[in-house]
Amino acid sequence: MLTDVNDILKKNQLSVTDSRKSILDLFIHSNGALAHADIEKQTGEKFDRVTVYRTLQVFMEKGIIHTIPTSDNSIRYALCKDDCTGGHHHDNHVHFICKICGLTSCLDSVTVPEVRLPVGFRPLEKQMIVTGICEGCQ
Amino acid sequence: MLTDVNDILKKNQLSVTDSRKSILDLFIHSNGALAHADIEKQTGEKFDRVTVYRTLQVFMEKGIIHTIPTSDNSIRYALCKDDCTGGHHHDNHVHFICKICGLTSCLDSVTVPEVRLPVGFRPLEKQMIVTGICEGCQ
DNA sequence: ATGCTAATGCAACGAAGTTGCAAAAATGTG
DNA sequence: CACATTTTTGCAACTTCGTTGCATTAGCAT
Ligand SMILES: [Mn+2]
Ligand SMILES: [Mn+2]
Ligand SMILES: [Zn+2]
Ligand SMILES: [Zn+2]
Repeated sequence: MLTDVNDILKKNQLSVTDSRKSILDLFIHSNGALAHADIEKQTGEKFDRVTVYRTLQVFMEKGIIHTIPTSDNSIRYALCKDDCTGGHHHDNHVHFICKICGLTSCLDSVTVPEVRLPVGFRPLEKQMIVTGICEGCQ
Repeated sequence: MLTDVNDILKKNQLSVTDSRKSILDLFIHSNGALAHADIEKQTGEKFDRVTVYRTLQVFMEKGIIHTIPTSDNSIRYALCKDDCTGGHHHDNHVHFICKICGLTSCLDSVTVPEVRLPVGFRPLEKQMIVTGICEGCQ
């Protein structure tokens, strides 16, 4: 897995800019998923809000990051595995959100289980979010 | 299951007002889950935005409705089963979102399956959202 | 019917997200 | 490296969404 931000950006045919390098670096060295606000803060408000929005959008399109929906309507973003490419994400892992500290983790080792749906419903993608208490907050 | 709006409101110790009656009625006679905007439109903009927000909030607190998180950051609301009371919801069913028409359904007959989490993660609630194509859109 | 309590509507505000456009930075070619 | 071309950025303006305080109105119990 590539960990050098320059290589990742080039591999995805993106020009290498300060904002993209900083934000991607943030994802790589971050423990859990990041909300938009986290990114603004953790980059020291060095970049415009709009730039952060556009960077996240471009990373999404290239399959570099994926979103995690939360019940409080605040989307978190996390790195994809290597095999996610533009448009098609293959992250079928469970997500965990800690009720205490808010840490949002990709449980890469836990795959979303299959379910049988009633007739008439054709499933395409499935997502599972578990809330509870994380290791650090026990 | 109570279907008369007056009875439901009284059972939950809520005063019976026009907005609460209309909005609750909307939920009872609606096929899928409703977004905030749907409610504003479908009540003919008869009530103030703020009233809709407060009504949904109060219905949530009383366990009359529950939320369904979506990846596009737009919360949907749907009726709870009878045994959901203030603070404690028991809707552990799968939710289905149609990619074509957007219909969001509570699959009351499909329970969210169990998963084994890595050590350190203590689960409290779990949620599963399946996206795909609904009966009407096949 | 009357008084008390709770809910509503309005206005104002703040946060979040989008768009157009000019300035600045990145890329590739000689 | 210098240059022209393309892409990205930052700013300003704007829209949408959600929240709060307060005066008015409606619901409820006596
Ligand atoms: Mn993930
Ligand atoms: Mn439901
Ligand atoms: Zn925690
Ligand atoms: Zn459909």
